Amino acid sequence: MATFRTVKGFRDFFPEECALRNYIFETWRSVARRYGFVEYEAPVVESTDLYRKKSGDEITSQLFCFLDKADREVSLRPEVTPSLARMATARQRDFKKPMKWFQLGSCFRYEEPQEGRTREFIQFNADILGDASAGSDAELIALSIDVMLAFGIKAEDFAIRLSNRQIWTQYLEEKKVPAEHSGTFLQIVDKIERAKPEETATKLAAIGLSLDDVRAFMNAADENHPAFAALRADLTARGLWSYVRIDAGIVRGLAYYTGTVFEVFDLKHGLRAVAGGGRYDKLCALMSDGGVDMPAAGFAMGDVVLGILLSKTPSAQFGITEYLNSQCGVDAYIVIADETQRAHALAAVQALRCAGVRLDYSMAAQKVGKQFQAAENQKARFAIVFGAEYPEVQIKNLVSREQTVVSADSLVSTIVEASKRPIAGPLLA
RNA sequence: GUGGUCGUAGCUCAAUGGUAGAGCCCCAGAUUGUGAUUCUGGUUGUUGCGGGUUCGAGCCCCGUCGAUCACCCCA
Repeated sequence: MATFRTVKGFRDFFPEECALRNYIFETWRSVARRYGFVEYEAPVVESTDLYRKKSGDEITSQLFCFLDKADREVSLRPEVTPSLARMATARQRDFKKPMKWFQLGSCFRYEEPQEGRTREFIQFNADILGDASAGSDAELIALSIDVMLAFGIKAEDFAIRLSNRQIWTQYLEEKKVPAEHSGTFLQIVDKIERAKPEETATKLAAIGLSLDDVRAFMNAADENHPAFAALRADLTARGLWSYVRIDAGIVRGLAYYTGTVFEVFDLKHGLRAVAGGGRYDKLCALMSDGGVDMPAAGFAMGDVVLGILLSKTPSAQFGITEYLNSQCGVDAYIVIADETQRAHALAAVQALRCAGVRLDYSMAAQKVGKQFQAAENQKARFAIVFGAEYPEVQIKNLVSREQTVVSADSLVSTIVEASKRPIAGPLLA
């Protein structure tokens, strides 16, 4: 029994899990770059005040916060958007607009772990700063859809839930509800499907609203609502509007978003949202004390729920398998059949690796059978046998089982050439 | 932070309050220059941890840690 375990809510990444993580990273990166986003990174530790400023004091209960050795209040980042706002406002003049930035890295929240929720998770963030148009909202939603498709998750497996905070802002204005109640109201709307109707009605009555009226308004907000017109036209032109479902109940957390809000969610397993985001036009001004008033929108996708969805989605397996196969194993394995030839074999190991061949060998003396088994285990395409016949060496194609003899001098060129040829044997059906 | 369920070998799981087991995995040999199969042998453990009840606890009780589910929250 191991003396030490991972800290609650944290994960080990054993090789197979690490490969899956890297597959997710590479997919996120490649799609973001396809969309013209550039990668940035922010510190994992920030001043606790950075998060208080954005979300208020009660948030510290969900924060991995501590005092450093100089008694500064610092926190592991629970999200990256405040850091992005800090960075972007500090040097926004250095960048042409719109800024299309993405980032991926760990975030930390001190919560009770359960399915789809750990204390450390990895997020992919994509944000567009300096563009207030619906076109950038559409660009972000399109990116989130294409990320899902790139993972092999298909139209029948996921959808975009879309809403717009301004719908509710207008509603509250019409109903003459004071602005200070908007946060409370949005939290009620967020829970309207889960909470007991009587309790919801009581809470709404406290700010002068009725449940029936709110419900009726919610149901009336469909894709023809003017708040979605420009976004709808854009995504329709891309052929992506069919992924979108209007849901006025999507409000996304606190008083952070100002316009479009959306979530990516799965259709078959009832998981937590895979991704979420929206427009937050006032955040940069808030974070810079009014110094930089820059419109912005973005979304974040976590690796945990995504990983669960990938494992439950058959069509996503092909990409994972293909990536894993391309990453693990070696091209060739050197078998040292005669230990007196080890020095010559090591020279060849070095030469082949320098030539770009992925290659392994047994570092300790082993029986030939074991070495061939190791070659097989590492998915090597060729075994190269160094034995008594040196300076001749045998090359065995482990797929076709053909065996040829070459001189040690021509070994590197032979292997490099042979590696370029398609793999013999049965093709995939 | 609150509550339910659960913690036995690296993994999947057995064992009436009475000597801790099986399969898989891993390692070695059969096989001294060729991948499979098979066979043989081997390590598997302070039964999560700490107390308590009992002649005796993997089993019962309390605490604690962890996992999981629900709540809270989900920026």
